[in-house]
Amino acid sequence: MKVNELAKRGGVTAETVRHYAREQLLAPQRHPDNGYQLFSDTDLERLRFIQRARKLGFSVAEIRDILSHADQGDSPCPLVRDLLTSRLPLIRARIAELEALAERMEHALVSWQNMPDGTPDGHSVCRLIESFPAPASSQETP
Amino acid sequence: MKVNELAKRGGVTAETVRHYAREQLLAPQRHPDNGYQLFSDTDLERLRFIQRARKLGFSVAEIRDILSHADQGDSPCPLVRDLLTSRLPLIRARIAELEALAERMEHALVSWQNMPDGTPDGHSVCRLIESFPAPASSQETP
DNA sequence: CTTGACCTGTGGGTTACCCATAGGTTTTAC
DNA sequence: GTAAAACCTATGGGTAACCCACAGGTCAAG
Repeated sequence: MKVNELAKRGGVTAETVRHYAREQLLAPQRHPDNGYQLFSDTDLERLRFIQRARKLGFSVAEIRDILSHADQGDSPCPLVRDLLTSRLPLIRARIAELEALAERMEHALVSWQNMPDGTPDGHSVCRLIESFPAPASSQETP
Repeated sequence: MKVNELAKRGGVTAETVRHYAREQLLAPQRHPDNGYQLFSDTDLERLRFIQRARKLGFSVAEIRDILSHADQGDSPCPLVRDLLTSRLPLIRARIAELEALAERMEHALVSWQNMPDGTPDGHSVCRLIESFPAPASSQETP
């Protein structure tokens, strides 16, 4: 089957299929005449495997590693366990970070309800934002 | 002051300062002889403003808008309120997404505790991952 | 006067794709 | 039989907010 058919059967876009092929997660054969990528049913299974792994938070690079282990006959399962175990605390930390952000945002909105907007005057850009504590030294990601 | 001094006083890296200057959030003067960027105390205040805004989840592009409003004498406060109000539900959604991911990961690890690793055999890459529900696809094999 | 610390701009990398383009191929319709 | 529609290809650029390497200019101190 060609790119579009695999994409439809796998429930992804054709671009995603091409992306996985570029990234070596799929290794389709090539039609000798026109160079089209030809996928097998095994590739479809592989694509569904990739979908499951993505849903468990594995990156494309990690899935490439997992698949190449398997392709060489080695069980990727220990790798899979390790990756998940080490990633979970990072996810938890990210959640905590975002919850702190949401709280800052809510606190801001509440405490701004009684504040006038004010016009910038060279000393103040926006009293709303300026009324908030300055970060000490660290960064944040939204 | 030059890049490094502003960066130290603001608690960010020199690269971040240069980034903000490239992105028009800071508009330093230039030393006529050597082209070095020269920052004033106002730029330091501006940098601290940026830090606060980043901590509230505003993007660099949004902060550029906020600052340019203020630079033109318009109050950016309504914009600021709107941005925060519309972003908050997205953050909440992201948190829910990550919590669902964390739950999938934890569930996976728990249910894998009694599963053997298994060797890949052409039909199975990794039974661990394969034991998980596939994401919805447009069509299953009939 | 030579280190070493600092400055400059440019260009590439990060993630997992999406999109535009230009051009070749296959399928469908008339 | 052919023309249009639909699909294929590779390439390169975009996303967010920086980080890093590099080559080369500038400057304070020993």
